[in-house]
Amino acid sequence: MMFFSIDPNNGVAIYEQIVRQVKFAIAQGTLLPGQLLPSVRVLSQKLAINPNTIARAFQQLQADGALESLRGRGLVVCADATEACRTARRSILEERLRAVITEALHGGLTAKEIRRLVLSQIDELDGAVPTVASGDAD
Amino acid sequence: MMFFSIDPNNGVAIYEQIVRQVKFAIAQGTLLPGQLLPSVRVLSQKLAINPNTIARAFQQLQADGALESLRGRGLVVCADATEACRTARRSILEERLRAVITEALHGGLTAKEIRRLVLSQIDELDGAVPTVASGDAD
Amino acid sequence: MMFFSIDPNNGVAIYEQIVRQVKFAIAQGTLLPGQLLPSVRVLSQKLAINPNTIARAFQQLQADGALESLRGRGLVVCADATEACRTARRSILEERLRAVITEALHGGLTAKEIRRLVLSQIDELDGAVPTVASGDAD
Amino acid sequence: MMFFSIDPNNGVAIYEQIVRQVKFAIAQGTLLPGQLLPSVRVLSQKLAINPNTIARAFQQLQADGALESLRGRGLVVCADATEACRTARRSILEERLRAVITEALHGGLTAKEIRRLVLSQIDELDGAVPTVASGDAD
DNA sequence: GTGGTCTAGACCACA
DNA sequence: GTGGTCTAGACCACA
Repeated sequence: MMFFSIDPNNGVAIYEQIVRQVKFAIAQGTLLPGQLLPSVRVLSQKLAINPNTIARAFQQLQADGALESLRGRGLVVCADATEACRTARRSILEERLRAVITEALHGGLTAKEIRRLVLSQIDELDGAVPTVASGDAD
Repeated sequence: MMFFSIDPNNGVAIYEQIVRQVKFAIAQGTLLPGQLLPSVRVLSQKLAINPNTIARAFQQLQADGALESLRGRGLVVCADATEACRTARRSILEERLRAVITEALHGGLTAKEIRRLVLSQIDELDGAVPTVASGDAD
Repeated sequence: MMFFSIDPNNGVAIYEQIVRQVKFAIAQGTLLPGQLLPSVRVLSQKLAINPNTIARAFQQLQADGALESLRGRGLVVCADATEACRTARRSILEERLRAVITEALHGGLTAKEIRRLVLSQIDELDGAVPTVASGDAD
Repeated sequence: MMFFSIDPNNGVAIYEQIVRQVKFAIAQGTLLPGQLLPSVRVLSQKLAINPNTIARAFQQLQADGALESLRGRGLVVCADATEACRTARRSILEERLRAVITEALHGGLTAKEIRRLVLSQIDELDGAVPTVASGDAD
């Protein structure tokens, strides 16, 4: 199973966090083309999040071409999703980074100060966060 | 005049964007203690944002001890706001950076890849963004 | 249900009256930690006050650490709010009493006269005012 | 000259504080019938308050029958004002006391607790506040 | 002119 | 259903 971590208070809407994390899981191969996703009900219970919210994320993922519905069976990763999600992942991260860095520069920090801040954050977080989620039970 | 750039669709509430940008301006000395802020009405017109939204940001800034009200005259930067806003700025940026980096690590990027991404973004953006707003239009 | 009495013309802002009365209710245990508050819409209708005004009071109460939001469900009393609200209640009342007594002394009344006035008012009002609101209508 | 103490943040409007304090001064004989009040300009400067606000208080005092205008000379205390202001003073104070005590009872304090609170406040404030203002220069 | 408060009504994410 | 945010427009005290 994939690895989800939802933070209800980080500004990003919950359904959007799910969308991104599914795309990221596809991008890194944790979810492979053709693979069946856990049902709305199961995921809802697992994440302690309302099923409507999960369903909305899944709709978005279908609209984005990452998932497709197999009638009666559920949602599977699209055949060509891996590459697309890699691209999506990169642009999502770039956009967010750009926003923070812009805000920092705009707020009077120098490039040097920002670099220092970022590098110390990366060091701090790397190792603390599992980089690949591998078969974490269901 | 101060430098504001509001994006109504970036997920952060407009009033919150204003709060942050005012704090950042105080942190970097663009707004000095005792200095009068542009009035709610003026700012409202300039940013094309409803006066109530501006007022809400200003109330928040008063609650946070960054601004104080001079009856009938307007709002001024508190005497001791500069240092507090520097601290606030740092923790706001750290928190946002932490979120993005965590998301990236979680999404399967290595610390090295993230580092590369960040450094290239900084290089790209630095120079393009004015670090101090000095008499920018109007 | 809690007991509210709002007077739109008593000088104190409506939202501030709500803030105080909620804190008082928490202080005296009419509202217990974890308990769900009546919704903005319900309270708005009950008190014949605009929902935004209620919402503003609730936001203030959250900022003050008395309430916290359960997404999509409503607002509940914080676990540690009771004691804090007791303290808040005392200082609110002390401040108001101080103001009246100062005004009275300033206006030429002696301490003795004020004492007499206060004691007779207390006697008069005590008994007329329910000290604990228990299931009052609706 | 009479003794004024204005607190811009005590909830009562400034002009209303002035109205009350003039009435109180008349009630206690600090201002006698026929006596000329300081001009708007003088008072404005003395209290560091905008002349409009003073003027508004004086209008109110005329409407209430406490002051009358002597064309070309200024405002004087009405002949029959002393007694009326005594009555007004008592009812103003009673009303404010009633409000605080009601709020306290409503908030779950017992009559006994309130009595204790009030008496300690009176003791604390009596002596600290000049009860009669006597010729405090111009 | 200034900010502070209130109403009325809309749209959004979430349960 | 829940709260959170935003717009539009009114009235008030004060300078």
